[in-house]
Amino acid sequence: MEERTLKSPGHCTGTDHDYDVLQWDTRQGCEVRHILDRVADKWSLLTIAHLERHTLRFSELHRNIQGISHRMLTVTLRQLERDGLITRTIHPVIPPRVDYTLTPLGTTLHTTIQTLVNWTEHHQHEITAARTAYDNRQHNQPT
Amino acid sequence: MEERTLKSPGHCTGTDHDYDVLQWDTRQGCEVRHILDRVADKWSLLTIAHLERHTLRFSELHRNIQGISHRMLTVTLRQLERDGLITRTIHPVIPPRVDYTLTPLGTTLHTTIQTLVNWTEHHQHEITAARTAYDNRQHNQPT
DNA sequence: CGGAATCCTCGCTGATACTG
DNA sequence: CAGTATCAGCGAGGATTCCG
Repeated sequence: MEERTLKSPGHCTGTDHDYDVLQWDTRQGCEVRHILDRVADKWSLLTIAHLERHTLRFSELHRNIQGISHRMLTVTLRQLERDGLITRTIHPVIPPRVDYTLTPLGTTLHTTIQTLVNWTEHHQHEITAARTAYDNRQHNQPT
Repeated sequence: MEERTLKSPGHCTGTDHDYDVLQWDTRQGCEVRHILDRVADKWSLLTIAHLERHTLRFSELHRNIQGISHRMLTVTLRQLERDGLITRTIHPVIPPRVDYTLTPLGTTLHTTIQTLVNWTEHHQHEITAARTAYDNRQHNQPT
């Protein structure tokens, strides 16, 4: 049973929406963690991006999101589908055809993500600079 | 040399801020990926949250972010420091004392993250519902 | 073509022990 | 107290193969 793969590894019983990042060690805010994990996942993000305004079939996604393995595309699509972020439409034809679309929810997520992307775009140079500075500092005591 | 741990596993030469999530397989937008990785990391996020408006020393963070190992706290702090998100201040006293603070950049990141957290908070029920629905659907053809 | 199951690697992380 | 280094265990993810 691969079913387990989709499920969260732990607890997360809390249905309260009493978010407090400071207590992620408890089960509060646990949802946030998982959403974040989904969103921050390379393939999830890429998939959502590609489905933005498009309906694509498995093979098209596989072709477009180059670098993704057959397996990971399947897994990713499953996760996103389970979370209600994308819709999976099976066309009962003989060469099987399955279409994937972003749900309204998925679209809003994409929009939200954009905020983070914008932040990054806006500050990438600062970060790059910080890294360079840090690295140079470290390189002073090698060997 | 543990130094490698901090560095990115791959390329990321692009300094252009021409973000196109659709081509993360190239080096464009690669930065976004890394920021996202940092941000989505359980401990990074927790650390940033705890440093929000506070200056804390290593032991305090270790105490507060309960569940984090000595090692991971060190690693996390290093990464965040390298990216210029936190500041590390060493007090040359005999029982060593090191303080960590969020940099202005780190603060803005924290704010941005909040957007995502808000989205999650706002849609968690939809997601939970979607998951439940999905899971029930699957449970119908067991064995 | 879309997907599921199996195998196998390898990077992340925690535990532990040692410096300054 | 703060930090580094080493080792071991676990699990995510890639490749491959078979099914519908």
